[in-house]
Amino acid sequence: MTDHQGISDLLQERGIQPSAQRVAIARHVLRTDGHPTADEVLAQVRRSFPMVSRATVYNTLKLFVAKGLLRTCQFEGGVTVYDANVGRHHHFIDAATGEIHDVPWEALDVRGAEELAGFQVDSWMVVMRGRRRDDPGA
Amino acid sequence: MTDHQGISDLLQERGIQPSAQRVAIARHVLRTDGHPTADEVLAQVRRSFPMVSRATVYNTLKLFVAKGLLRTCQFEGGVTVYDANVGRHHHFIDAATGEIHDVPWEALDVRGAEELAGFQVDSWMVVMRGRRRDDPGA
DNA sequence: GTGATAACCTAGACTTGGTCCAGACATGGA
DNA sequence: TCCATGTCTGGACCAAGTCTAGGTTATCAC
Ligand SMILES: [Mn+2]
Ligand SMILES: [Mn+2]
Ligand SMILES: [Zn+2]
Ligand SMILES: [Zn+2]
Repeated sequence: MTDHQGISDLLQERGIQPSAQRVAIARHVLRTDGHPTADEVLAQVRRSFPMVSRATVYNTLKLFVAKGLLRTCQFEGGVTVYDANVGRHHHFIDAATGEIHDVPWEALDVRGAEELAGFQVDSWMVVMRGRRRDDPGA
Repeated sequence: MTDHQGISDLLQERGIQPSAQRVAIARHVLRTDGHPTADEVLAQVRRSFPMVSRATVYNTLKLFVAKGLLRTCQFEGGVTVYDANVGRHHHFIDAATGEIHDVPWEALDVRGAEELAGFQVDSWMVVMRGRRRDDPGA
């Protein structure tokens, strides 16, 4: 799924013309479990594809979102981040580093969201803040 | 609490010099249950105080946040909104209008956030998206 | 009251994340 | 091969937010 041919096929399945730029961007943004900003993706992609333009990165990320390969999130700093994890999940934000970590949907139990009076709730997410614990086993 | 004298006293209690500009800003941002942006506050305040500068509004909102009178939130559009409700609560975002509505803390039951493996969770909030239901009683 | 000092405010320049556009380049079908 | 369409590029542009230099206002000592 992360090799050049596999990425190209994946884009085509979603009706996206697999241009060289789009494949290069997809390689960086679809294979990470991080939450990079557009400019971080641009910097990363330029290391192997220096001529790519900023407009193309922004346009391509938008296209991937429209085609369901990515989603966007906004937590703090007024910056949009891209998330390759498009399934339901929650987020933990490390207040010390600003890092965003995914939290599995099953790790939490949210009750009452569906039957909220006055609102038709289509989706929800828990956003947690705190500090990552030093992993004692690592 | 919303008249000029009351606002002035409130600011002084928090160690904030109650200048005319600060009182005018406080009147608009502390008495609403909406979630206005800084530029919305600026526009609103200017109707009764035309000479107030953008820098003063931004600085004053930051000061109010530092003093615990306001909090900031970022949901979408890469814009910071200010929330006079500084207690624990959740948020519902109307996908059609972009409006942000407060949801009382007790309306939802979230379990598992405190004992999340690997993270020390200090706070959390549920962010819901959907549409506001037409209120049939109104 | 007068003057010194600190606090506060203003206008506008600046930064930055993001969009838009006009022209260049690539692709694919007739 | 030619044309139509799709894609990409660089740079101008926009909008939210910050910074700064200088002016105004409040506070306090005398
Ligand atoms: Mn950047
Ligand atoms: Mn911005
Ligand atoms: Zn995520
Ligand atoms: Zn709120």
